[in-house]
Amino acid sequence: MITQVSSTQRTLIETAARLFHAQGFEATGVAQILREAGANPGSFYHFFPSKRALLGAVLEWYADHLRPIVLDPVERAQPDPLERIFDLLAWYRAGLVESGCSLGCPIGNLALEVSEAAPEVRPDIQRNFDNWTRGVEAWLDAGADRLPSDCDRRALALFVLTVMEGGLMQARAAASLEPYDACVAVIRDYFDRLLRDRVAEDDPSKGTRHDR
Amino acid sequence: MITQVSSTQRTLIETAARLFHAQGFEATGVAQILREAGANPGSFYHFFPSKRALLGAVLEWYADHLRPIVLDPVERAQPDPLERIFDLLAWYRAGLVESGCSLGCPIGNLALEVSEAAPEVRPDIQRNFDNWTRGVEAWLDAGADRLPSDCDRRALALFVLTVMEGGLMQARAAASLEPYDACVAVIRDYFDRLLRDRVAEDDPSKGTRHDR
DNA sequence: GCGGGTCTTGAATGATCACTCAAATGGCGG
DNA sequence: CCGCCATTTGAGTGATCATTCAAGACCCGC
Repeated sequence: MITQVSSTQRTLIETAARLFHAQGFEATGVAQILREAGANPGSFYHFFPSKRALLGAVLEWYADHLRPIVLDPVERAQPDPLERIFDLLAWYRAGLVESGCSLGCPIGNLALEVSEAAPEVRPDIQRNFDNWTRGVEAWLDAGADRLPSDCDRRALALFVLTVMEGGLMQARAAASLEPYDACVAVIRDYFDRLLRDRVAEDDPSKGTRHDR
Repeated sequence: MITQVSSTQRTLIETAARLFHAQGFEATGVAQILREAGANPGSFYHFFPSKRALLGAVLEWYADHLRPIVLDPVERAQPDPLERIFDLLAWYRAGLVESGCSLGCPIGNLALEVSEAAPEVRPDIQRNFDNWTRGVEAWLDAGADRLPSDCDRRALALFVLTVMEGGLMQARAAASLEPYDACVAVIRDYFDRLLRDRVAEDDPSKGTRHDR
């Protein structure tokens, strides 16, 4: 090697992130990570005390990159805060298309796999979900004047994440975009109804009933 | 042993189902299954050519038991077809409570874990989801006269499954029922709006606007 | 140009992995 | 009572698992 321009540690984290995403945590051996990262066991254990510690670093890496890689581009491309939600759903759809419906959300995959096997990283998973949810909730807050005034925006943000994760899961199981698209269409319909009811709320002559 | 009343094969499947659910497929060793099932490797490989074949049998077992264990009891307990959906969501919530938010849907867990690692069982996952979705869709059909007439009931059934799976995932990640409950509250609100709009559709004097 | 810390090398560790197989067992029809 | 076949037994297979460690390479201040 002439110059060591990129740190071995970073390469290990990014290689592991890719492999964990594609194969899962348990199914990925340390040897494979080392091979694909071009590192040796000694280097690995110089930086990380264990494979699980590497998983923690990977989850930290995701938490650090959610905003610059995902949220910021969506915000730059879409001025309408509520429409950003559907752009975000479209962003994950593109990942589904690119991988032939075989890759979902890396955090979601790990969330189900390691919640029992490696409970010490559960807080890292939670932090990733929290970042995501808070990003969406901020968009909902920015569009709050178009939503029903009694709308629970935190619950709605959790709901958007739920629909995305569940939709990705079903698309992978079906090896088809259809379930994902169907779910996005339904949540779009829900938002349409919310917006319509806010209009009626502001102008009662438009007349949607509110029973409670 | 005095009498061999239950078949070894069935015990292996049910033990594996339990362990796969709690720990995941990759994290569960054949040796552990054998230990907890009280069987020997020779017996195992007499019935199953491989660990993956056992996974296939487990998924078949789930497909066979969805109706008698889950759908039938809900249908017996709840006459209102639309309300059955929320009873079903409550049934999964009870599993979450019982396990301290650590166990989700066994099919969902496997769906994310094995879609890459064991693609040959993906159709079995899909069949489980299809059974579930068709059950819910049948309930929606039975309550179709209370839903908007242009309602896509298959998409809505997929959506219900999606919300459940995503809600379970988030509850496990947060180690709390709050995300699940929040998501159920939102989908309840959606159904309320659908029902209200059908009422307005049948009696236009109640006045919900329909823009398109 | 030398000492000292950071990082890399890669062979070696015991444990566990999924899996094999030959021999023993048990029940059942003839 | 025998022979047959499904099932069980459990020691043993090589491969791979995560991890260790002693030794060497590199870089930087002095």
